[in-house]
Amino acid sequence: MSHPPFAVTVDLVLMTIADGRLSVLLQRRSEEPFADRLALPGGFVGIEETLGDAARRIVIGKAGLAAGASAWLEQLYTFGDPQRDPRMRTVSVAHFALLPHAVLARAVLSRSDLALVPVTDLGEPLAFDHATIIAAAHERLKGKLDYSPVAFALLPDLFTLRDLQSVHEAITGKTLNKPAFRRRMLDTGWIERTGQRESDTPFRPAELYKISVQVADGRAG
Amino acid sequence: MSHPPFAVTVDLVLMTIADGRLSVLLQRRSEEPFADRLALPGGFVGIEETLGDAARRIVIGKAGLAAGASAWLEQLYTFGDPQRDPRMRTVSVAHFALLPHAVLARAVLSRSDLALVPVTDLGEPLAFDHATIIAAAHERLKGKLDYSPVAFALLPDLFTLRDLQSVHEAITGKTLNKPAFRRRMLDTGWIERTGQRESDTPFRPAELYKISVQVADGRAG
DNA sequence: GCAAAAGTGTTGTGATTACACCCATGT
DNA sequence: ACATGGGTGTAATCACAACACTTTTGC
Repeated sequence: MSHPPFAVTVDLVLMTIADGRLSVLLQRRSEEPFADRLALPGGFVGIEETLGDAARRIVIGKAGLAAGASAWLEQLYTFGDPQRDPRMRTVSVAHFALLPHAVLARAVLSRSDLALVPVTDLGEPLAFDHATIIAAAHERLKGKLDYSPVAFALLPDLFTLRDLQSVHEAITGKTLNKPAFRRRMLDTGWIERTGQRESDTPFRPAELYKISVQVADGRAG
Repeated sequence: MSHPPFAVTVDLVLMTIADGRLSVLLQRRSEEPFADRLALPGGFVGIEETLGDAARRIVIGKAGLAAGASAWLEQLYTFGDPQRDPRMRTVSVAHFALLPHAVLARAVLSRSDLALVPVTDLGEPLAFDHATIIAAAHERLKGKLDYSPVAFALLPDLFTLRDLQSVHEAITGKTLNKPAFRRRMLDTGWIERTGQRESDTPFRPAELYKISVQVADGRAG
């Protein structure tokens, strides 16, 4: 058993905010094992490919994301239980990715095997250990929310402070105090005023903000 | 390239406090590649073995730890760059483990190829990408220190508050205020008084504390 | 009694929250 | 003018740290 052969895959927890809830992109399987079950998008790692490149390839393929477009992408955890795939010994390096709703909504509309499902209410059993992976991704996201500019990956380039607060509330499941949240965000230095305002509101339009340059530069490409 | 074969290994960042510094157990390699370089202990994952079991096997083998003894063991990150091992395509699931100094000191004395080296001053280039892995382990440990009872794994069953403070200072590299640290620790509920006191001190002996049961139960076996 | 370190009480400061209020816009 | 949500000021609370002090032990 000096070095037994393994298959190495990446699985992706592609998340966004849909209808005010943190949701994950799932794909209905057409083949055994777990035919007809929902599963995370994923694939085998190429023999000359880094783990991160494999993950980016899946994001681009499934989300229809342009190759240069930015998203938050981060390695999550590696799942390697001998029983997790009945076909062969597979080690899956799970990643999580965050995208604005518009990008994933387009992908779901264009392909009938894709669905956006709230992470706290998956609705049915998933294939493999994918429910466990999603729970781990949600935990990690909650943990990073306060000390990392991770939430902005779920918003378009321009957003209001109310939008940002809704994202935080969707991820944590807690309602937040408006003035406190506003000041906390402004104090981080992560966002900048643009002077622009939203339009088509039946009431006073909120100011639009954008991510500060130094924060945007730190995001995964 | 449907599912190319990979070798899957675990590498272990086995850490302890030695001479007041956070240190890592390294092994001098006798074979190519990187012959004569220091490297992390590690090994191939068995075909019927979980990743955690493989990591525990390495800890027991290298640290001479009794199979039932407790240690902190946690998956860290997976390194899979195609160039990281010149022999073959290898994916390494890095783990970090924490042990009391007495355990690792015994291992180092019994085997001439092992060494305990301060993590912030490795002293020489390491094999593979192991210096990167150690840096990641140190970062993770620093990040968990305040919200997780991780530091107790580096101490014997009974310890003084001064011992605990020294551990925190060794990990973070910062000196801490004694009364503030003491109260912060007592407020966490992680530790309990024992009523016992240290002996053989040339001055007033400090009280010995132990980990609360519910915290100890949560530790990895 | 002295030295050395253990352990505690008190105060001050900064961060965060809660609440109340004012402001700007569309109808 | 009014309804609606955007945005701001003020006060209270909490966590944490700094400092000074008292206590206990060995010599």
